[in-house]
Amino acid sequence: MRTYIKDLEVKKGEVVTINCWIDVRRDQGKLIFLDFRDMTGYVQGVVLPSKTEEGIATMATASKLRSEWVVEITGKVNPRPDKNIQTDKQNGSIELEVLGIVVINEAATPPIDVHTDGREIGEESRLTYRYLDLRRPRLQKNFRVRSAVTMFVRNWLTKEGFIEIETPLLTKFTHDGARGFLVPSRLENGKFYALPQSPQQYKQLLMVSGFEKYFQIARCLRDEDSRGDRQPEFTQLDMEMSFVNREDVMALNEKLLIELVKTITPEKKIQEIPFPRFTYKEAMEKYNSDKPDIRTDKTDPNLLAFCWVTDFPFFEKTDTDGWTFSHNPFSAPKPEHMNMLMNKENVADILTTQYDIVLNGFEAGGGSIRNHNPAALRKVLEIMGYDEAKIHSGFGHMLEALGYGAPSHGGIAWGLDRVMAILQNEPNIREVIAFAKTGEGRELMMESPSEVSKGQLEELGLMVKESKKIK
RNA sequence: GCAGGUGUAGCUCAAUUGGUUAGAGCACUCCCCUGUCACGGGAGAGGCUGCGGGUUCGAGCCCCGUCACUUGCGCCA
Repeated sequence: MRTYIKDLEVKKGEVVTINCWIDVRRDQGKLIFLDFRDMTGYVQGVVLPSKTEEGIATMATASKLRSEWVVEITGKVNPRPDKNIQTDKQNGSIELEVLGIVVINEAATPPIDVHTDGREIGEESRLTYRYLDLRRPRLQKNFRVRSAVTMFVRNWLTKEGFIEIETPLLTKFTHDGARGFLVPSRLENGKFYALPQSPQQYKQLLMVSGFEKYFQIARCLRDEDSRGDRQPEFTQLDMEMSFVNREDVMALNEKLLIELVKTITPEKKIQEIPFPRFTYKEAMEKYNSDKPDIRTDKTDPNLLAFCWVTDFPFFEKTDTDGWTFSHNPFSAPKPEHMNMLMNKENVADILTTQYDIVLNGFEAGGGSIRNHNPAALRKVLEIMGYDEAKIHSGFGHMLEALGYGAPSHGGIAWGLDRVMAILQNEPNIREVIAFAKTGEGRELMMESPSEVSKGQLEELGLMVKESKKIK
C-alpha cells in the first residue's frame, strides 16, 4: 500500500512503500542520497552499502537513477543521526533507508529546470513545456491555493442559498463590446456559434426563471489582445441575485472577500474594513484612475487594499459622436436617474448602478443592478442607436424574457485569475492559469491555433481566403 | 493596429571599438568519493549566435526585412 510522503514522519521504524519522482540525486559512491517528491512533499532517501545480493542490486539500480525518474521505493523510516537533522525542512528529522527500487518510468533530461521558482526561465520554454513547468513548487502551490479558493467560495455561497448552474459555451453572437470567438456550425453551414464573453445574459435569464441566487465559476472568452492581467480565456466567479439593491450585492461580496482572505491567506492583511468607496468622479479626481491603488505601503507583499468604485457614467461618446455603454448595457441607471433614461434626456449625466471592486490597483470585479423593466432596457439600446432589427436579433429574447415577470436583480463577477494572482503575489495571471497562452494568443505546447484539413473546412462550408501568417 | 525591450549550447547568461578556434554556471555523459542535502573533485560532449538579405577584407556585434517571446498603449458590456 502506498504511503504519502507527508505521512512518513510518524512512521519511524516502519517499512513503507512510496510512489514518487526523484527530485535530486547526490551520489557519494558507496552512499547515495536521493530526494523523493510526491504531491505531498519531500523526503530524503539514503541507499546504504550492503553485502547482500539484494542490497548490491538496489545500489546498482540507485546509481542509474536521475532527476525526474518515477519510482516506487520500499524503505525503512529511520530517524536521522542527530547531527544530520534539518529543522527547517519537511521530514528533516527522518530519512528513508532505501531497501527496494522499482523504476516506474525513466525521464529524459528535462529541457527546463523544474526545481527553481521559474522566474529566470523564458516564457517560451516554460509554456512549451508547461506540464514540466507546473512541477515547480511555486506553481504547485498556486494551483492548490486556487482550488482552495474556489472550494471556499462554493461552500460559502451554497450556505448563503446560492445554486451553481452551468451556462452554455456555444451561444449566440449578439452584441458589440469585446470581440468574440466564433465557432462554425457543421449542420448549418454559414452559421456560427459564439463563445461567451461572460454568462451575463444567461444569468439574468436564470433570475427570470426564479432561481433567485445563482453563481458559477465560469470560463469566459474574449478575442482581444492580452496583457499581464488579461488572457483570451479566463475565469469569472459570476453571481446574480434577485430582489436586491446595490448595497445588498456589495455587502455580500465584501463579507465573502474578507472571510476568504482570513481563511485561505491568513498571512494577508486587509488595509481598511469596511472597504473604502469612491464615486467614479472622486476616484478620477483623487487618483486619476477608476481603479486606484490605495495601498499605503506598496512594498508590503501581504497588504490587500480593496475599494469600491461606483457611480460611473452610464454612456460614453463613440468616435462617430453617438453613444455606447461604458460598462454594461444591461445595467440599470441609478434610481434617481431612471427618468432621464426613459426620456433619453441629459444622456451624459446618467449614472449607472455599476460597482467595481478594486484590489491593489486592479479591477478585481464588477457588477450592477440590472434593468428588469424591458422598456428601460429598450431605451438603453435606442440611445446607443440600435435600430429595430438589431434590437430584435440581438436582444429580442432578453426583452421578451423580462416581460414575463422578471424580478428585480443584480450581480457581480470577479476576475478570479486576477484575484488569485494578487493573493499569490504573482505579477501575471499566467502564473495561476494552468495552460496559459502567450501574448499573441498562442498555446505553445499543443501549438494552437492551428490549421485544419481541407476536408474539415469543407464540412464546415468554409474557405480560407489567405493565411495571414505563413510559417 | 502602435511603441519599447529581448533573441548566443537543453536552461540562465558572457563575448572590449566590427578582428584569431564564440566562453561560463547549471543540466547531460564517464571516472573518483561512506553522511550529503543546490554534496564535492576530475575529464568530456554539446553552437546555422531566431530566420532571410545587405554593408565590410572581416558581422554574434552595424543596416533592412521577417518571426518569436515580453511590457505597455489602442482595444477589452
